[in-house]
Amino acid sequence: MTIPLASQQHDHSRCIDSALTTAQQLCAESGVRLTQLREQVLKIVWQSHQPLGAYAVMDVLSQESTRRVAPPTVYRALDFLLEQGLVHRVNLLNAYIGCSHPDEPHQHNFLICKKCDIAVEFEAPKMDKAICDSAREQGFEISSQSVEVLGLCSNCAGTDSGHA
Amino acid sequence: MTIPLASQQHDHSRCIDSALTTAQQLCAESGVRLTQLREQVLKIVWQSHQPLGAYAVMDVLSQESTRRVAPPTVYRALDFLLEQGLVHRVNLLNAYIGCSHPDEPHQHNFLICKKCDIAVEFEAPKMDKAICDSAREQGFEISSQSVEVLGLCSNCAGTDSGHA
DNA sequence: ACCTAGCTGTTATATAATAACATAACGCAA
DNA sequence: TTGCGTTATGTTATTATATAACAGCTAGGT
Repeated sequence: MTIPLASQQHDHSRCIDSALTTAQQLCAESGVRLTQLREQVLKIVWQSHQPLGAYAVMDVLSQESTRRVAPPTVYRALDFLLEQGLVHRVNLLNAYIGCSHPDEPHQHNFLICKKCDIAVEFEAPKMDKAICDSAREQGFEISSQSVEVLGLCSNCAGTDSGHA
Repeated sequence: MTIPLASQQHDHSRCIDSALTTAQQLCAESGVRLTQLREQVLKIVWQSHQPLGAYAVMDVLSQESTRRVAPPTVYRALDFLLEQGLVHRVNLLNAYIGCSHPDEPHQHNFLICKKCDIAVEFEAPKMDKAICDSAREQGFEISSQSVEVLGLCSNCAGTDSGHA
């Protein structure tokens, strides 16, 4: 069994730093502008391994900026980050989370703990293949997929009170 | 290749009738009440193979009822139907769709066409197994899963204009 | 310096969902 | 059949999520 980093005690500032550095590189390569605002939003989203709602991002942004921030500001930044593959939108929660490996193409697959709210990206080639096969079988042409699994992470499953 | 019924020309009134009959049976077996309102909502959700938003359901309901219908009325009926497994909620769209086989236990797996909006449930045992394996590998205890694949159905993939 | 494209600000509103409380209907038992 | 408790529905208000439409700003190229 391999416990994901996100569920362990770890120096999270490294996660943030790494995410920002990678984002800067990728944006430079793609010739798109990672503006101050966008970087700030990315940093906020990365404050934890728990998906954050757009309005929560907005609140943090408001606090950091002293000036009032309106929804479109946040959504535009999030849309940009989504397009660049730097964040994911967790549909199950209407919330946003930093992408763990934006530098390599991959799917949208998450294990979401309903107790501690941590969401972990995972890879499963066999699963991807099974999805592709099923789709092809029906003549369906995939453009994106999203696997969201709700349950209890290894930390929370161990403890007795397995309720949200 | 097997094109799903939902994507073919078909007598849709049969889908509706069948869904209602099955729902009545299942509710009778479970000892829960499929009231007139709940049945009406189920019927509305089944009007097409496209997921329908709660407010769209509400609008139809309002028109059918002459009296004004408020959100909680719709959401309560939908919640009931969700609990009974008679409808699914498509997270990707915040929308609701009738369940194709509420009589047998199954996962939440959909192929969603971004052009014609039709959503088709699919089964893929290998996929389910791969998800279980991945979860177990990380010590994650699954309580529910949702696979939502966006793309083009066989009808729409054929046509040139593959955009929404 | 000017122009343009893209980014951000601002106001208003659409869409999705729930809280809290009031009323109605149903089903059982005395 | 009357009364009572449970469940379902009605009603009002509010919270959460997201977008439309337009105004103004700013960075970079010429």
